[in-house]
Amino acid sequence: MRGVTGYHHGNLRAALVQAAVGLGREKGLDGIVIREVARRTGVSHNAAYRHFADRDDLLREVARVGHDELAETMRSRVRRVRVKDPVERARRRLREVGKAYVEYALAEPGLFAVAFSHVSIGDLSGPYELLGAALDDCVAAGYLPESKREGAELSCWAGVHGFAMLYSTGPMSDAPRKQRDADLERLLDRIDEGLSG
Amino acid sequence: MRGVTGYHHGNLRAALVQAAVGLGREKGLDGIVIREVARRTGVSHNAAYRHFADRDDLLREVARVGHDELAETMRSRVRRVRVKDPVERARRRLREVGKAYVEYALAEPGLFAVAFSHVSIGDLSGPYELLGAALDDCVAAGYLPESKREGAELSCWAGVHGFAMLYSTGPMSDAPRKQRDADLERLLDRIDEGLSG
DNA sequence: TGTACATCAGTGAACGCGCGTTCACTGATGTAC
DNA sequence: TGTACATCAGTGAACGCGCGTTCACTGATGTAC
Repeated sequence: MRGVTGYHHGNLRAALVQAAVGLGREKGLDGIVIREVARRTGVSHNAAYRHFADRDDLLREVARVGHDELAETMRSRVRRVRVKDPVERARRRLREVGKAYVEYALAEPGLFAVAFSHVSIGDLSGPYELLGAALDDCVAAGYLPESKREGAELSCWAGVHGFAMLYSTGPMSDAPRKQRDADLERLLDRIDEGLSG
Repeated sequence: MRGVTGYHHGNLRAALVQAAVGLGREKGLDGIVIREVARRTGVSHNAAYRHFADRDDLLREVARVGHDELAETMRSRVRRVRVKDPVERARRRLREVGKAYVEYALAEPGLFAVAFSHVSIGDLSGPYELLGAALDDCVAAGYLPESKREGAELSCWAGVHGFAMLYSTGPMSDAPRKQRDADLERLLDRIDEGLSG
């Protein structure tokens, strides 16, 4: 990486994405506007068009950062589970995948929203596959019956996604933290019970 | 209601809300802009300020329409369930509440989004109480144990809300209808199983 | 080693758009006398 | 019954804002000779 001053920036594309991500964190999807991104990068607003076809193109890059951060939050929580019993371990790991999802959505509501706008399932391969792997482990451990494995991603995903929406920007957003945590534990209990044979 | 032509409209407030609702259905939250609402009502754009303090004020009115339609969709589906056995009836009715929620969100994604923006739990009393009543019936019928009744609204709500978001505007929005229906049935199965003793 | 030149990353000005909101105003209505 | 007047629902023009995108341009860089 070259110097950051002078006529040629040296790494403008990356710098623009970084600024856009910052705006996303602070103001969400609508807050990511090319002109402000350029302003924060200290560059004229049309310089961005050397690196991105249009605003949507930049947005896609920001979304990717969101997907990566979400996946990393999941991995980090799953990694922490160290339980001997295979059944308990599989259940706990699945639970932590769910907690990570909600944790990230609540910690980064703006980026989370970007990560889920104009995005199809294929763009979410990281997080989706982590969830799939956790479910596979539940099957391998004998907790989740094969017959319920198909489409199990979606029931789990729907639950935590809905929870995240309701409590981050939605109608439950001013519930006290304590209640929110209790509600999440209950939701994860129900999901866990719904999966068992 | 007086004539709709001439200098004095006669029922402008209602007409503006109606136009705003129409815009909401077609273009969602961001599509509801005062100037277009006025245009569609055939009135100058500042006439709206005789009836609404500002855009947010109008939006609140549109949200109310969304809540009412959602509640009515639920009531209509619940009413149709006529089963003798109290346990089966309670379970089926809860299931229909969930289906109605998803049905409405998918049929009216724009209004649904408005209904859930800048809104707190208190504004959703209609739909929320219908869900609560369905859960109460499950307890009365002996299907849902008392010990799981507390906060049960939220696990159910999270599930169907998440499903609705993923499949209406979210990353699952181009899943074929058939798969979507199957996924919804599976989700409702898991919720049902999660509630049972 | 020196230099002409191609390349392309940046700039500055401008276009066209549409919004929310406010201002001073005018037209229609109904009512007190 | 007739009319002056208060009331308030509408109008039209304007302000200020900020955006995405395009245009013709200039500055820096590296490389072929």
